[in-house]
Amino acid sequence: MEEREIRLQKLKELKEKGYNPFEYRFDRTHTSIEIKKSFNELEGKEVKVSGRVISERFHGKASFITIRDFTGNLQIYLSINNLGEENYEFFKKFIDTGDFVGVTGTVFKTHTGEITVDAKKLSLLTKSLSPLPEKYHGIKDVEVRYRKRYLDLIANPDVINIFVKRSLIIKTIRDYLNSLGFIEVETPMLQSIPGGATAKPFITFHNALNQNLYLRIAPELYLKRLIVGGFEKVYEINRNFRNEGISTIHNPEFTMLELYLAYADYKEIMVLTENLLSSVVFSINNSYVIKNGEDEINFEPPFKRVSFREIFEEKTKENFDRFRDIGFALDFLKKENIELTRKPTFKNVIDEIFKEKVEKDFLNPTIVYDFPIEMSPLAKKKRDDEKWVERFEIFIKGIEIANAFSELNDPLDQKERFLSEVKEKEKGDEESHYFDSDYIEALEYGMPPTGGLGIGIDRFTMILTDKDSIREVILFPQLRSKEED
RNA sequence: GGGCCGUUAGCUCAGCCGGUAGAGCACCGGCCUUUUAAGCCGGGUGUCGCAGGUUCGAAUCCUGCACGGCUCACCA
Repeated sequence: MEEREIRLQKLKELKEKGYNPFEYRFDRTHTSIEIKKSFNELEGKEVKVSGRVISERFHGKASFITIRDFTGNLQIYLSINNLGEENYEFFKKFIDTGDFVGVTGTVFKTHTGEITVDAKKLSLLTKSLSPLPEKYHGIKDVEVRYRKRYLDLIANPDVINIFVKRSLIIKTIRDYLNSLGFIEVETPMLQSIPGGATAKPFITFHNALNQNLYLRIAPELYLKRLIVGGFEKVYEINRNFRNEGISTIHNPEFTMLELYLAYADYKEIMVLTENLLSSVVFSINNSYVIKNGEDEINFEPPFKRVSFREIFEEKTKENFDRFRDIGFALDFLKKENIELTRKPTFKNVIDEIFKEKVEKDFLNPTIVYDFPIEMSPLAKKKRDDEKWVERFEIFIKGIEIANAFSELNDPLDQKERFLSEVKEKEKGDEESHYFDSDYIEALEYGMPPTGGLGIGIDRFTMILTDKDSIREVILFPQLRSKEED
């Protein structure tokens, strides 16, 4: 007989005997960790604890079981003397690993020194019908781990810590920004024009409105509308959706922090960003230096700063302006064995070379500032050079973590940039920015000078939890659906 | 989308120069009142990812497909 059927049989018998295998509540007095931390005060006292039975060790007329609650494991001692014959037989007959139980008993320490609850009463709170994964090796099959994250969490307790840490990271960011007077807002996920980034959107349809809507690729244009409306410090931490490839650093839905600060330029945002990142790291990690694989990453501010042009020329050993000659640029690609699958435009070539020759080398947080205007349709031109914009990105361990700029607030300039993006789109560049006339209109009412910032929360969490795949820091990462039988 | 690798019991895995499936844990039965990957005795519970092909015979060889991982491409 299959294990599940055996348990179904027990379930039936329990019901016949008048027990409820799916109880309504249990009033526990302590969690596992509280029992252990307060052992000195609790020794000999009666407590009520509850949790999932994760292992059982039978010794005839006495047994040990280990239960687990969210705070950790706790050993329970069950002896026929203290539990009574009836309750002990009930335990032996009906309690399986995986079940949730409530225990009343006194706290003591075993011969081997383990803090344990000596049970006077044990009751079943929830019957588990499916057997637990193996207790020693856990679940290693990553497909099962992601599809059935609940099993991963049960079998691999360390996984809980990743997500507790993720929660703490986000909380710390919120606390930091709130303390500076930032207001958290929520802007539309469903947008009629997907803007604020260059990416392919998901398209959906609203029946009542009888129109297409797009899942947002960024909240940027809405947050800047709020700056027009009078907000001076706003942020949003929420999901973006991009209909693009999946990889160890890309999930179709991912979490982004975007913030906007009125009257600031990108230099001020630079300082804000390095203070934010480094103080989050310090408060989570108790040190600016974190271990990451074989490497150590040092978040102590100030971060290294290097201009796009400077690092580009250093790595390519060529004058940047020569790449404006597309012939030269393509020769360079050929010489360096870099494949370009996109259209051979200045923007794409530069982007490709940056990715191949520059980006991958950064380990410690590095600020790359002043980008070519062609790559940045929403950023303000440099005050002394129209070919460049006031924008910076922060790279950590070869991964882009942050992107920021002095926000373009000249509606006429913004209109021109949109128009040139539209031209690219008409030429077949699917990732070009959409034209958003309502946003232009908003800018025409006047947006004060503003600095903006985006931080990829998942990627930042990867760095802080020492994980190489974004799927390890997203509870339910996107996988292809499996045909159900 | 390309390349490489993987998919066998509930879990972790072995078996793969073709001969009809195995271990540990889990589970079931028995013994055991301080164990903790408890122990001792007994028990194998399976659509070998799916579909074809080759063969007397396929978990094993071949082809296709599905799902996953890594990687390249794409892309914040």
